[in-house]
Amino acid sequence: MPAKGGRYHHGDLRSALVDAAIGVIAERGVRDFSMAEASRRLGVTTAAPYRHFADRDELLAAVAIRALTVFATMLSAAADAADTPAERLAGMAGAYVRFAAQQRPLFDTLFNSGLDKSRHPELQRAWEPVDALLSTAVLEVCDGDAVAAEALSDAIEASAHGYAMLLSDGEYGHGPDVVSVTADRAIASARALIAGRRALRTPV
Amino acid sequence: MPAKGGRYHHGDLRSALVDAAIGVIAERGVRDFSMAEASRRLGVTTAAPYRHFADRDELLAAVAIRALTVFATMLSAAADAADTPAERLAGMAGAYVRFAAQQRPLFDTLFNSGLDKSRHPELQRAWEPVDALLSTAVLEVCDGDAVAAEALSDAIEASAHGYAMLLSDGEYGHGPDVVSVTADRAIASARALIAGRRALRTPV
DNA sequence: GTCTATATCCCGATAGAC
DNA sequence: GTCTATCGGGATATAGAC
Repeated sequence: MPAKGGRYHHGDLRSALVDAAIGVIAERGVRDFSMAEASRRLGVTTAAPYRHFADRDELLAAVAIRALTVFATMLSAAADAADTPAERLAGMAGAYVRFAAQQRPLFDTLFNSGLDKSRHPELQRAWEPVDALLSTAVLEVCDGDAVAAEALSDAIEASAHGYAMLLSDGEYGHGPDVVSVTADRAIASARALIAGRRALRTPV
Repeated sequence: MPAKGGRYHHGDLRSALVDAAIGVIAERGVRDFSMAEASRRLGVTTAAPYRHFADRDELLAAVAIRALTVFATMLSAAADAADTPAERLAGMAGAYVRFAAQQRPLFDTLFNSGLDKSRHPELQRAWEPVDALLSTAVLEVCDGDAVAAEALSDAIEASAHGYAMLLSDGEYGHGPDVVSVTADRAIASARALIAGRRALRTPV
């Protein structure tokens, strides 16, 4: 990081821009993120970013890619902390919610930026580790039944995503323990979905 | 509705603006909605809307209020079509998803506009019918246990919301039957959540 | 690889005439 | 209640100098 009058000589402006973008998103939200503001924070011209990113969306995609490495790390840690397949899934649901709360700008970039995944192949590839974590965990629970696994995977993902979104939207308020309460509820819901599906024998 | 060169003389510009706004949102998304564009579509000046709405957010809030009447109608119809409390809840989960798919601009205005509910008391009041539908249905299932009811209510809402958001984001693709499949999955998840909670006796 | 400068565009909101 | 006109602000993106 350069001092006041400092310049970026090497390729580190690229990664500095990603950092700055995260800061801007944290303070103004993804939808109000702008290249110009990110540039201003680094003390470079609004033209500088265009040497490293074709346009605004490409910078956002770079932020999203960084977000996915953090997301995957949190999910993976939660999975490792449990010892049964079902508890691994439940733990990941909790981690999903905590990620949304603790890494709000990253979560928003992933899910509220309006980024078109299909237009950014690198971003699409960056999802693979996350997808893999979830699908292997769910396959264990379903004993290899791929059809049931997909439905259960979607169910737990949707539940965790819903809790995360509503929490992030302030629907549950902003108290000090809202995050852990919501994470616990996501965990409980994951358990209930697993148990409930067994009880109902509902493959869909 | 006026003819080409027509003017709005009465108070009907207000409701015409709401209609136009929905059109703009449908085509450009909530985040790219602008007063100016809505005005243009009606053939009025960009200054005209400010006689009826203090600012952009107030127009969006008016759209949100209209959205809630449609939302409540769909939820209510789904609830009436079922005959057990549990099935009423499941049906509402399905309606939640169908609302997101069939009324995309309205759904986006409610959940992706960045509108601050607490700043618009009328909007807050407009939520009450929807909240009432959900909470009475869930209380029936929980036999009056208010604590369990709140947790179950949040669980089903989060699940339906997650399905709706991910569907709306194109996460499930855009085939012709994606909507009904996703709605069915939301219904199945609601059933599983109810059954699973009973099996696990998880009040949280 | 960054800077200066600029072209272009769009938006929100207001003032005052009619 | 709408119009004309306009102020002020911010954004994306490009051209050319260094």
